[in-house]
Amino acid sequence: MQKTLMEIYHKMLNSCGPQHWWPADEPFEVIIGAILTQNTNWSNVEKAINNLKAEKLLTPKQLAQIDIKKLAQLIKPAGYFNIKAKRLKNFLKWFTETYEGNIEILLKQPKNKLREELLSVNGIGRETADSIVLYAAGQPSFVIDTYTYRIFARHKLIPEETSYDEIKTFFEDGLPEDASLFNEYHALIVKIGKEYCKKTNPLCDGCPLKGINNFPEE
DNA sequence: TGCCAGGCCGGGT
DNA sequence: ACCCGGCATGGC
Repeated sequence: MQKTLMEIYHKMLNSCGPQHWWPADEPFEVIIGAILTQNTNWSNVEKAINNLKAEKLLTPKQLAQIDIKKLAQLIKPAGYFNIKAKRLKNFLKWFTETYEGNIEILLKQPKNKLREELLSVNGIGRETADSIVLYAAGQPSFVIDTYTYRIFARHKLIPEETSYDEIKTFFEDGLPEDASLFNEYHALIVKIGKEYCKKTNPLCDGCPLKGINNFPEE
């Protein structure tokens, strides 16, 4: 099993090259981006992030203080702007009260504790929490998203009916516990997903994973 | 034009 | 415990 997951990894890496995730300047920006990108195209998130940067608001202190209505307007390009403004505020309130807005202390927490704490914030679910643990804190928590499910289910490497945590365990049990590996693995899955495994395109034309585990069938 | 994008929550069964 | 509607912009 371990061999198979590593084989898939090398196929993707050889075909696509390293992805250099997360596309952000600093850990705090990763956290904000992780919330903004929920069910949203990354190019839209970039516009929202740039709006915040232009106003010099991309700091824990500034974001904790800004009026929520103004925040919503600034992040508008990312979609769901009202609910996401609330989610950002929920995180900032918790982060300020619990860690005094100290990002180093936050990210130094043991990964399981960090994950549980993040999940306690309304608006941060499993994928967002795992993304923060992996890409902001640099700790090995494998991130599952719709592409992960779609690609591996189509290749029948996981059952059609599988929970988030079951897929996460599948990867974490089958790979060495290495944050750099988890980082690149998930980024490559997203790259392959966008390129070859969209919802409405089951053909796999040109996909480097075509043919693993007899998919697609002729 | 309609569908999709790096989810998550809350209410109803 | 599941299931489903709501949230919303921008790109192709």
